[in-house]
Amino acid sequence: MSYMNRVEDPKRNAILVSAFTQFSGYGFRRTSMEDIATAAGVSRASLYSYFGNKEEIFRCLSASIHEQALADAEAALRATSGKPDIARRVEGALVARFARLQEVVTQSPHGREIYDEDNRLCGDLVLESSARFRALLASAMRAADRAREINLKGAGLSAPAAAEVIQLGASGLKQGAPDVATLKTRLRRFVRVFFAGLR
Amino acid sequence: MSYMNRVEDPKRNAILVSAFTQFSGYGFRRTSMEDIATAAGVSRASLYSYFGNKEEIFRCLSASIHEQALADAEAALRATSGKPDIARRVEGALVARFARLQEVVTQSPHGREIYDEDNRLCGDLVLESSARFRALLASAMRAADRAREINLKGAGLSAPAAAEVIQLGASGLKQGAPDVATLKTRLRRFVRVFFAGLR
DNA sequence: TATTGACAATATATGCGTATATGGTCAATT
DNA sequence: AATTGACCATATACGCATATATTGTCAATA
Repeated sequence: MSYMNRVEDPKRNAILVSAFTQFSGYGFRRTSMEDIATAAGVSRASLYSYFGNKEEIFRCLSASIHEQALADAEAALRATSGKPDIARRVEGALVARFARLQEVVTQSPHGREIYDEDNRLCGDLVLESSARFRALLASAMRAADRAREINLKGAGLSAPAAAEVIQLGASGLKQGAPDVATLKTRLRRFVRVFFAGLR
Repeated sequence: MSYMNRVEDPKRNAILVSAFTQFSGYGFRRTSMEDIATAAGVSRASLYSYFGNKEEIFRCLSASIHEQALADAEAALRATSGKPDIARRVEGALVARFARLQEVVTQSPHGREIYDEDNRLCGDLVLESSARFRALLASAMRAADRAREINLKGAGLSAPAAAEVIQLGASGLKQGAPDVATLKTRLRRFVRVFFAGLR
């Protein structure tokens, strides 16, 4: 049954896209299955061929967004074109992880709740995504340390500790950012100085 | 009239102390003037000799806490005993500004709302305090730059830009901190590396 | 003169019935 | 096999009335 279809199912994806616009515009509560179905151009009943219920749509949407952000972040950390140094790669990962989401949050009324770690429906997904991102960062820091790109020992930091400070510090830079450009500027400044301190 | 008494008025202060315990324990809405009066050992009516109304108590409480934190932060930035370098002084300021408040937030159910910048009652005070703290940081950074303790130009940063990144980055370190000790550790790591990058 | 009990106006909580909206299911249809 | 209209149970929105709680004021008091 479609329920088990692979992620690339175009119809299932169309539903998620419609759900995203509705949820981010009106929030979970104020969005009805009818709204999602209409936006996706299908009947309400057929939504249940692809998802178990409304909450599952929300969770799958949240999971899908986080997966995309994580994949982009991982790609940034692995990037080789232009031979970016560790600071550039981490900056790219932070942009992938934070700047993208920030855009949704600042430009849609209820975009925030999709990424809210206190949200009953997807809080666990947000936390898991956050933990995985930190692990990616830690791994990249460890590799850079081995490659002598940075000197963790000299700074008295373990790779996980450095990753934690980078992730949380970068997260704080979102506060009060009027637009994505501002956030990117802050991220660049933060990363530049921080990695200069890890030489 | 007492209404205009100076801040040191012990009775007025006792009311603020009681209000703090009640507000941080039950929140503004669920705290009644009766609760505050009882906790302060006075009649409800006499509260109105010291404050115009319930909202004013809340605002004065918020303002008082922020003033204290700012005063402590400023003292840390001016500290001379032990000849602390700029990194140590900033670390002290961040602890004064964030770690103190964090303790209240983590240990009381509704402590957060007193520092919530989205709070209708005190949001303006929180933002103002935040701006003043950033100004203090910027001033200290500027002074350290002139004294050649740090090299802002080399990092491509203005003093306000550096202060912004420090304040917001440090603020992010609060996330998910189970206790104040954890936050302090993160702050120390952050400040150490960041200022090493400003050499 | 600082403090307070008592008072009036307002705000909040609760219950109830009804109308509407929504979620989830399933047999019928294409 | 995918899709859907129709169905039912539940949830939410609304109006309204009543009871209780709370706020802010003021004249009386100690």
